[in-house]
Amino acid sequence: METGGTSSSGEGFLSRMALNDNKAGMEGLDRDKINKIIMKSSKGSRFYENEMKKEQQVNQRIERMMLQKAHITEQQLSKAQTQVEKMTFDLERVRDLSRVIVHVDMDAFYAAVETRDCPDLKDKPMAVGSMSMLTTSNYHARKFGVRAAMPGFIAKKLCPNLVIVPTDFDKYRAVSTEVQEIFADYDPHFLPMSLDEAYLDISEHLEQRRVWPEALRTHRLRTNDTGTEQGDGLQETVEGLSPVLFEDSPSSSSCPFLQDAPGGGAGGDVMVFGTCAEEAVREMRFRIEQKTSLTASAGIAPNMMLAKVCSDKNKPNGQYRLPSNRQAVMVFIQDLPVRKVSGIGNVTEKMLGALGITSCIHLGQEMALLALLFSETSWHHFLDISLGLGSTHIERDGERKSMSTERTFGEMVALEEQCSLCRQLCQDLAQDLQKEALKGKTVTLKLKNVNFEVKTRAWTLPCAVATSDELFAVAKDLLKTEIDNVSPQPLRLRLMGIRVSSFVSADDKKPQQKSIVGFLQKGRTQTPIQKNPNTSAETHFSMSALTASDNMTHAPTASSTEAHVSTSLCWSTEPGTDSLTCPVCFREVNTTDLTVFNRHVDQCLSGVPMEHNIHTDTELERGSSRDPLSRCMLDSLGLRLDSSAGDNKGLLLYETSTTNISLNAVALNPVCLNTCPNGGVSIPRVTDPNILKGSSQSDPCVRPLSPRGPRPMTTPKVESHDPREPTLTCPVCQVTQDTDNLTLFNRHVDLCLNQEVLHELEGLASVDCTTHNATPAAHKGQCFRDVLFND
DNA sequence: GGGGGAAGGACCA
DNA sequence: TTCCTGGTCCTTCCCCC
Repeated sequence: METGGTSSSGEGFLSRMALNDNKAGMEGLDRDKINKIIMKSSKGSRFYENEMKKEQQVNQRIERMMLQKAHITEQQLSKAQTQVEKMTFDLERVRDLSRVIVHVDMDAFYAAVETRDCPDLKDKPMAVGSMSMLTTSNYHARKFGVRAAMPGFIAKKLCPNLVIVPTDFDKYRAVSTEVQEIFADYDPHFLPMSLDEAYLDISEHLEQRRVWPEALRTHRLRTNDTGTEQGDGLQETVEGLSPVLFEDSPSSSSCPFLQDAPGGGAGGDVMVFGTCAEEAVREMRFRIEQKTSLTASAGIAPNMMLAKVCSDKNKPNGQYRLPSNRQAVMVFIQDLPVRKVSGIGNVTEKMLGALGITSCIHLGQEMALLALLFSETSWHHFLDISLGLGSTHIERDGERKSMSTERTFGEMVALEEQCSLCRQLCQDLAQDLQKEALKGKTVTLKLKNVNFEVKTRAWTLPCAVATSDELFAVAKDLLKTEIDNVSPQPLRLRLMGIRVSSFVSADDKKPQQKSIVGFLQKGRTQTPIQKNPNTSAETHFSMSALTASDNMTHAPTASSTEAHVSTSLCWSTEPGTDSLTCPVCFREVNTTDLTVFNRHVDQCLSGVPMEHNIHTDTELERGSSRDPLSRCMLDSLGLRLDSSAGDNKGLLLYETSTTNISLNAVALNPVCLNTCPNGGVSIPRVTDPNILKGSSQSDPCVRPLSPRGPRPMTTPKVESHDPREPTLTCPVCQVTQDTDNLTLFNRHVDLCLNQEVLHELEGLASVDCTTHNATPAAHKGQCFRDVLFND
């Protein structure tokens, strides 16, 4: 490929941005002309600058590799050669040529569907996508250098008459389903790679097909308009079926099936196909065309790697069979450019190119060198390619590894917007996870800034999560950390994404769901809450547990730690009890069935709305809801007790030491723990142990909830006032207070601000920083961060 | 030193 | 004026056991 090399022209030409004509229908283009237009359109853009940076990184990688190569001794090389030979021998011994693997690829799929549905597009250069990005182009457009993965605005410069049609995935999915129904007739275990591509192992089908009567291999033609059989002018009718995407299809300009179908295929209104692999595949493609009016190309080979290459050989609307014998495979591989092999992309091609390796035969020749320069995984892959080996076993339904959603947008700077987008993405992802009943332990935030630099930040929880709130609890912290990192500059984003991975399997789910006691108590035996009042008194909400996960080796932010609590909670039980007490509402649930009980706990947790007022009836009832201590603490935090509420709507978490009791965290919504505004309150220890109800007073593992320490006071204090003025006006609520006592007044401001904080936590609305001295915008941002993330 | 997590990147359709 | 999305796998680095 000419794209190899670094800066090939005096204009600072970027090879990675040059036309990639490694696609059917793009042979013999005026690359120089096309590349000039691409460069002119791109140069100077942020995208271009970033590509340049990436290109430099690749070049540095190549330089390091070449340096490494220069130090390789003859002895090392010969040792590696021995290793390669042994490996080759082993691989040859188990080479499997028995399977017949087919790779089917629909031709210019999205474009073909659109052309079929809008015949006006037939003779026009068209592409599917948007001005930002094209997903595919038809063959007329490819002649101008327009291809998939090219931004529409550049495509328009290459081909001003290009028609860009927006994508309609529902439509493509429907067509894909039709096609896949046909695949299933040849291999019920076929492997779809995308909407337009699949691998099939037709070995079994061919076995059966050998003895099939002709009737089973006979297919009727249908007319284009009515879908009924037609009896005259077979050629004419079929010609009318295909969308005209290809002027010079390798197979035929009209219908390949009529020309060379054995058995006198064109016998009127039916087509008869033979029993061999080529015939079976031809039949499959014929049926696809009859059913969808779209064409497909196919490759037939002894393994998946070769089948994939073969399907590209006679594209579009063609097929190619590679005979199942070693010699044929080796001849085929010899001149195959490495870039044609799936898995070798732009970077690998360039690195190999630097070593003088451009085709697969070179791979084999330089294998000892490659074994010394590349990782084991890489050179084993190269060795496979050089021997024409690939997977002969089509594995379907492999376990999904991750699920994600991401969105690209125009520059986004506002924290409010970023936060609300983050929440939206979490909601979307939670829905997707729910559809597949998946829960994962790792949540990853992906950010791309306006300079196209991509960052990913991941956090792994001890238990799997799936709900929107759980995801958001983690994601917002990761986002917060990134915002802090660039502060006081804003994060200028163009993409945000959320991914969940490390899924727990069905078997893993049970042990994952530790009892709340087991979860909250580090290193202790799980203790179920039972009906027995003596044992129920053992309930612990140990602060230590909030940071106690053994798995937590890193703790980037306080709230990441809090997110540990956002995992699904469940309870354990012991034989012999007939009811269990819910750790959230503290009501007895008349069941010993853990599934039923845990559903109750889940509902208790998930049904809790974010509220200003903490309804603490049960929690404090059990501990000290009527107790002056808790009232005092809550008052100090500006939280109101609402004892009229029947349900427990909040969770207070105490931290204790030998001298103090601190209320550090409040879970307005228990899946979203928050450190208390202003860092919580701390008071001297009281002697009544009931207040803390079994909290881990002597637990040596007690640690502050937040590794960053308590939240600093952000309340604006009024330092002085005009003594002639008997009143003061609160800077938060703007209400005049009937006092001139500064202590009392500041207490009011505290309370007021805490209400504001809670309000912000709920509604993500902006804060009116009327009390700050700096510019409103700057303080709004700062205040908003404080509010959102309890900084 | 091995295992596992985090971060980044290559590659694919 | 404008360069996607969703997924897998691999590599490198780092920490912990």
